[in-house]
Amino acid sequence: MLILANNPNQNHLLAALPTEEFERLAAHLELVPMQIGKMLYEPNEQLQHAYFPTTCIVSLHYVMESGASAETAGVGNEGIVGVSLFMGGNTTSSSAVVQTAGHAYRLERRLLKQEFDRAGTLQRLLLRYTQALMTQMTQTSVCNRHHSVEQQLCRWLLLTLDRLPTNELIMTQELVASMLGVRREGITEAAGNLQREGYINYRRGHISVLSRSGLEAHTCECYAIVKKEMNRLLSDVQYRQNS
Amino acid sequence: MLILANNPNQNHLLAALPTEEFERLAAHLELVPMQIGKMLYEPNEQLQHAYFPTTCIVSLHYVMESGASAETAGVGNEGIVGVSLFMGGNTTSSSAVVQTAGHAYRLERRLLKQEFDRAGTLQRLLLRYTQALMTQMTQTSVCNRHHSVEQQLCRWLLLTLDRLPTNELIMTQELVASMLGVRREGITEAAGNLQREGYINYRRGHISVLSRSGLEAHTCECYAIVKKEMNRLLSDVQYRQNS
DNA sequence: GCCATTCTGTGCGATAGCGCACAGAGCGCA
DNA sequence: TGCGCTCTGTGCGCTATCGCACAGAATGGC
Repeated sequence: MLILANNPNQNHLLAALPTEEFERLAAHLELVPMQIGKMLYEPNEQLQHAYFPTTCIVSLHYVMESGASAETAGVGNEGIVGVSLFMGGNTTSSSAVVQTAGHAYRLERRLLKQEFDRAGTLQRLLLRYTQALMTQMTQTSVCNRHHSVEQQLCRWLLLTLDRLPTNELIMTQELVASMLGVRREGITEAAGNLQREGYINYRRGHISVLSRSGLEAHTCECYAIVKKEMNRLLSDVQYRQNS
Repeated sequence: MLILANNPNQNHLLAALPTEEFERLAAHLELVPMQIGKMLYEPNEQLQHAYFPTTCIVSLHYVMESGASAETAGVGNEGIVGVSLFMGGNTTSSSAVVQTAGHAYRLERRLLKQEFDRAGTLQRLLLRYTQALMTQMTQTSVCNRHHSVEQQLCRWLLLTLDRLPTNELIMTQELVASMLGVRREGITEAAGNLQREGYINYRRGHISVLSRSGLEAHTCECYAIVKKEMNRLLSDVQYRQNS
């Protein structure tokens, strides 16, 4: 069995570029290791690079004056971190932090903007992806308002799992709590319930999902909406042959 | 004193277009009255028009299976309703409803897309505006998670007020509650407190703001963040002389 | 000017989630 | 192998918000 080396095509957006566009960017894509907790940008800080995750997951979240925080969306190999670079704002009020360690390819801001302005496939993909991101934000917002911690945990686990090759997350309950913006004890309780039901299994810093369907049955509608929109918006993507 | 007739320049985005771009669109802009409660589009419905509000306010909100709902962002004369038309998705999972009666100019979807694809000022404005919209969504999400009903009410009143020429909202508590996704009684209580403090005054279906600064002092940081980002992203806009 | 309708005020018990405190367990490192 | 740190489990009182029920007030239409 072949262990795949790092490859830009592990990122869906890059993989969907036509050869010509891809080759213009390829030489400038820089593979970077993403350690957990690394902050890609702070609020109102001029971004220097966009990141195309391959094996890592990045959390877009907002930290309040009080120190409390909440995730508004996650980005994995389906997307890009740094949409404000091509949307025109260059900065955002939220920050981006690595939630699951792995790798990403980064691209200098000027080059991204340049290629975006050619109004080719990359532009089309990035705009569609941004809309999918807005759907995620919408659902996070609604979910925060109306759903229980347990439902939100299920949603979050499923979304995270969809971005990973394994069924195991390296993640403490404390960290999950800060993503969802709830108490750590709330996660202990909710995770305990899910474990008792046999849907997950966890130990110190590791969460394994045993039954996706169990989680799907326990979560709210929000997960399905996000998933569906993500598929719809990025489904007509043609992948290059990457032989 | 002159009563201003309806005019596309009352919408900031339209007012910021250079003459050439504006004139290409002007003939196709259709003034439409917007009655309160009118649904501009339902979830997953193909949008036919984009709307540029002049005197109305439109609420983007999500209605859940249970019937519960929550606003994720509002759009007034600073923006456009229907960003998914140029972002590429054409539909969204949320709906758009008129929250304050007034007028808007609408533009056929094909024409909007056409002008957007010219990659001129309109494109730049729309993308920046969309980023501001994302900031609104982010703050709504965080606010839902961490702030009290009273703080959220203050935020919502201020944001709404900023889009109106008067200091009076035509709005029942029931309606405000459905925007914030809370109980009507919660609004009664919060509004009662604000009235007792002398910041607002209300009667059946009308809310007058007496002291902006009072509300600003009672609201959370979310209001200022949204306001600041909106200004930043749309501040370098040059308005045409509209003589 | 009256009536029906809609909106607002209030009270009540129920409950989800919070904040804090502390105990115990697991893991990594020496 | 053992120590110490970090993570997880649990208990307890507190608060904000919910859900429901109903009364009273305001308004618009006739």
